Amino acid sequence: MAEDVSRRQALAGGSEARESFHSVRLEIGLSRQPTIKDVASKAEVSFKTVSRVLNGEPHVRKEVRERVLAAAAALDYRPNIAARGLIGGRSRLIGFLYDNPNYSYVTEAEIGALLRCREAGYHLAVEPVDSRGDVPRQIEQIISSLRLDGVILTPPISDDPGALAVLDRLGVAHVRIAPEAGRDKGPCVFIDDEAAAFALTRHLIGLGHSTIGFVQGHPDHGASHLRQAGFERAMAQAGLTTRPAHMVQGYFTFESGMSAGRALLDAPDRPTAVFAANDKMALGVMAAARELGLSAPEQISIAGFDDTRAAQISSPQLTTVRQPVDIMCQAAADMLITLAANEALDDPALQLPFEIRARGSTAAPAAEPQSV
Amino acid sequence: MAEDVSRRQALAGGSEARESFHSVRLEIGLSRQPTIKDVASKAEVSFKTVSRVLNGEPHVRKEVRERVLAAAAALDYRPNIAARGLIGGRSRLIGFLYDNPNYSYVTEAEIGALLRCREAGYHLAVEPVDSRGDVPRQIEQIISSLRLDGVILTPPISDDPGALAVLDRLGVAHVRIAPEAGRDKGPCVFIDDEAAAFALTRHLIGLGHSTIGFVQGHPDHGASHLRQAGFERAMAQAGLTTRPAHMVQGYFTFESGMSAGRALLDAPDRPTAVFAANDKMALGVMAAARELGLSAPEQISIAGFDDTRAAQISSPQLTTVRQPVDIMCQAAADMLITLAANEALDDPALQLPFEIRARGSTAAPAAEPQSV
DNA sequence: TTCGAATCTGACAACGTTATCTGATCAGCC
DNA sequence: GGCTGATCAGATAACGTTGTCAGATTCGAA
Repeated sequence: MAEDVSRRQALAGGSEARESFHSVRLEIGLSRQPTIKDVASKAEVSFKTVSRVLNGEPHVRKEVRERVLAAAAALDYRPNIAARGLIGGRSRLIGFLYDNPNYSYVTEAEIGALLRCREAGYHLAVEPVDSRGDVPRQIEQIISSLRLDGVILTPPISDDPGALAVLDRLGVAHVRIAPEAGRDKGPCVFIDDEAAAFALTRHLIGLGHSTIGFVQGHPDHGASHLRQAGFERAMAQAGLTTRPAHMVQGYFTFESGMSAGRALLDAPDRPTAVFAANDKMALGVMAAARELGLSAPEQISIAGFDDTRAAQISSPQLTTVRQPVDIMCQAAADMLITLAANEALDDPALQLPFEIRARGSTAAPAAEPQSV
Repeated sequence: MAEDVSRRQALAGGSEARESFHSVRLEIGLSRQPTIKDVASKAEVSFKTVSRVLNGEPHVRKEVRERVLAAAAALDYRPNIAARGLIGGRSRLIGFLYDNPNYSYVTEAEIGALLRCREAGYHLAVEPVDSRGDVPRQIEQIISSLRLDGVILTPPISDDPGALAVLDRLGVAHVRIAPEAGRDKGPCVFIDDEAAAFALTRHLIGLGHSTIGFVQGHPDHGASHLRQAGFERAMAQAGLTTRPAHMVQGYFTFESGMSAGRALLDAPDRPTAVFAANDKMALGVMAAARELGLSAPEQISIAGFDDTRAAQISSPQLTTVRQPVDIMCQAAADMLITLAANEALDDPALQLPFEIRARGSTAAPAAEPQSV
């Protein structure tokens, strides 16, 4: 076959040969990607006109526009993202920056962002950032090598001042997910963590609990402090006191929740309920309870925060706060795409609603006050 | 400020104005990305020489090479990936294709691939593919819009014939993770699912179980069949029979595991152990057991497959098979990067070792035969 | 020295797209 | 019918890099 083609070239002369060679390739359906010029010659217009049509620019007659569109569809043309990125500076890539992949919301967050990106013809480059290292430097490397149009920052990077500074300096659009502070300083998406923790604590109090333990989240995450504040406000409002021994530091991991659970539950004055600042730690508390022979919810009520998948498949299922991480990141991607098109945002600080999910891990405390 | 600049341009003449404007920008340290030409002028060589140095090409004097390297480092130069992709066809992007983001291995897999990519200066574009839709078309869209250098296919896409066909047609390198068949037909990474299931079943038999239920995996996943085959071989080898009622269809989800668990355990002749083809279903079985008032491992032993994070944080912890998904994908990324450099692979079909993780969810059956 | 070969360096084209400018067409108006 | 402005289309130049080829330099040997 290659022989056949070269013979044709030898027979015909000069550019005519090239032309015919070219159309042969197209006829054969060679897997070369069609370019904008292929579309142009098929539609019998200049390639610039094709570009105009494809980018929705004005000043193209309806008839020509339709001819171009038909040609593009027939050739199954798709623009070369590299060439676009080279000229326009827009890469149509959005970065998804996260720190610890074990944070359970990461998968859900990623999916939300992914869906929205795909709808808009964007793609997602997932990039881990080690928040113990030099965050600004890592971010600068990622940005400058991929020329990202924008980045989504997940906790705890969303509260890293260096990260925000470098993004501002580079002029890269960014949306923060669930930042603790500075919600007026640039686009972000969040739920009201304080109010959510308040509501969940009210739920526990409403069940009849008065001695409630709290497992604090990772101190680097802004949400940790907000959740604790909500818990404390609900307790104070109900006239309940929180003993210092019932506030235990955790780090958003299962293991930290487990040791916190041991500390809280393996003591003479143990609480009748424990509220952990995320689901993983709540499951850790549950494991500790099981280890100590306490069954939930009969002897100990346990509540978490986030409503991750793990909360739904534990036994008993975990009472928790639903944080719509996927929708939050979908909104974040949306905002970035809007910004990339140089349009203004309706609302740069978007607050989404949470929901209390009361499940099997919480119940009224045992009628008899526990004596240990 | 814009006014100021235009005034300068108006005062000076033509290209000279442009030049001075340019150097002003550099002096100010504007955040424009340095290009290869900036490096060239700083090192006082042509930009082509810089390109040569940066790509490790020969024919550059050591002294010049060092000068260029120093200039590049001083300017913190990083090449524009779009321009590179445009000319070379190489995008330095690797696609990570998966179907259902709920498959628990996805996160782990992604991290493995990510780590290796970053080391090699590559990036990862994560792309979901709906395997109920037109898989080849979706893949073609992703490839042609991003010009990926290669793709990693996770189950069940790794067994989709259409996916492989389109990748071959487009000439895009691909590595399959855990394919069922065709391990000689192109690069892939896998563990011996059959042997692993065999070993885990032996473990259960070794504990004293003789009536063992099995929850089958999603029929579209090749691994499902291999795992079942391993289970059946171990049973047959031990002279044990498997009742049809003890083989239940599942779909790799928690819910399917739960209903399978109900079917298996809520019957007069229930097995003393259940082996589910993945961890999620095993946790579903565990939830069903709890629902029925059966405690694991005292009254029912439960085992899974994959050793996902959820297996480690359940109570009791799940006995399972460790499949090193992260390392598998790391290897896959490695293979793709090797292929992108036009080098040959040492071993296109890479088999990695598995490990049995015996944990709290399995134990010897109750001494007295269970009477229900 | 002088020549040839090896080594090094640079000018220029190319990749596929968008942006800018300039030219062509056409309708409406005097 | 000629002028004006609006609308449309195309030619050409970027974007930042790598590939090609030709020119310059160096070095060793005659």
